[in-house]
Amino acid sequence: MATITQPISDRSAQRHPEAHEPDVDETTLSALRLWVIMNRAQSAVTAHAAAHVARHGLTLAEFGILEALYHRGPMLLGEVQKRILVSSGGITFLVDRLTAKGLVERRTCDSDRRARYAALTERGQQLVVEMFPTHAQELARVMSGIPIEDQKAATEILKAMGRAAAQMASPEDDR
Amino acid sequence: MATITQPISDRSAQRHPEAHEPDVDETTLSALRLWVIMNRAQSAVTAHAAAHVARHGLTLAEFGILEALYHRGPMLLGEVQKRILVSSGGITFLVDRLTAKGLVERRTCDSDRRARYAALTERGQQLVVEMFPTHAQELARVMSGIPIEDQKAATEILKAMGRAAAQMASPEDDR
DNA sequence: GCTATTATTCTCACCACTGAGATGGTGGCA
DNA sequence: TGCCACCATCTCAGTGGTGAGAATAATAGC
Repeated sequence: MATITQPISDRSAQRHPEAHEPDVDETTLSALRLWVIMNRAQSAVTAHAAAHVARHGLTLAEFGILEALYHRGPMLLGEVQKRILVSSGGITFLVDRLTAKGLVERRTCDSDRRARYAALTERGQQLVVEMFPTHAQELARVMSGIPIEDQKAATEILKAMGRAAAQMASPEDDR
Repeated sequence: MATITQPISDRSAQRHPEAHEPDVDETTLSALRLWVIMNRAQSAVTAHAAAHVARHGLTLAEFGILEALYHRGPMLLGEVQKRILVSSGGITFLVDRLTAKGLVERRTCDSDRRARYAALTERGQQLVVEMFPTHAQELARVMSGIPIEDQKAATEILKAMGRAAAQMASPEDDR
């Protein structure tokens, strides 16, 4: 059965003898809680977005590519890859699949013969035009309970968080 | 090659003739931006957490189970499933694998013979004791650039967001 | 020029996880 | 008591990717 993404709210559950209180300082606890809550929120919102694009026969990664190409124009595969956060193998695979669906085409790059552009076909463009407004509205609907100022505040905080996390090396890397 | 999760910062890129400005209202744009930024942040932070647990030969889902069992004591499989957000098949699969690794065991439930508890073995418990502090510290390190008040503010907003999204039906459901 | 290094995409073996349906157990009700 | 809707878990075929390495092209240093 599909995962029903629901918040856990049994603060009433009594403690089991084999349970252990987490023992960390205030700062660490804050990070830990934010991590858990962010995962839950992301998962719950993603479920809606994924259901929406699935009605059009797409995965979120596929739609992400279409949307990126629509809003930025043709891009090198490597650019698309960084933008939608998939692996190098993944971008080849996804563009292959979108090409098979007739939504995307590869174009050669004159200045670098290793590189390929991905670009929307006519049909791909039509599909984005059709899907994007409802996709965006669906997200707006899901977040409609959160005041705009809060959304913007969260966006700024998460932007800083993502940036910091992305450029931070893992502790092992500096040996 | 692995995905390098990095923020995109080419506001300097000039607009391609085939590009299209997104045309949505302020409210929708806010939701859209939060959605994108949240995904990026989640992905970047997750990469660190996943790398950490991978050094101990675990996936994040596996570690999530161990952690939940450690902090709450033995739980029914269904409870664990809801808590770590995997499918029904997934929880069986993950508990199988953790059992094969000798970290978790299944226990019968006296009051309901359909149900099974998952519980940590001695070794599982040792592993959580060993891993949890560094896992938590790693998250704290990754988020160390974000002031605690911001972390807490983001946590509250995202908690409301997750709750709202989780209990919200998809537009198709009410037919 | 020539070699070493780096960048871009592609190939392919692999994998963590999904989800529809099966299995077996429970409990309410006529 | 027997029926049946419901529930928890399990099975298994399928999927949406990952990531190491190959192939090829560009670039830097000499």
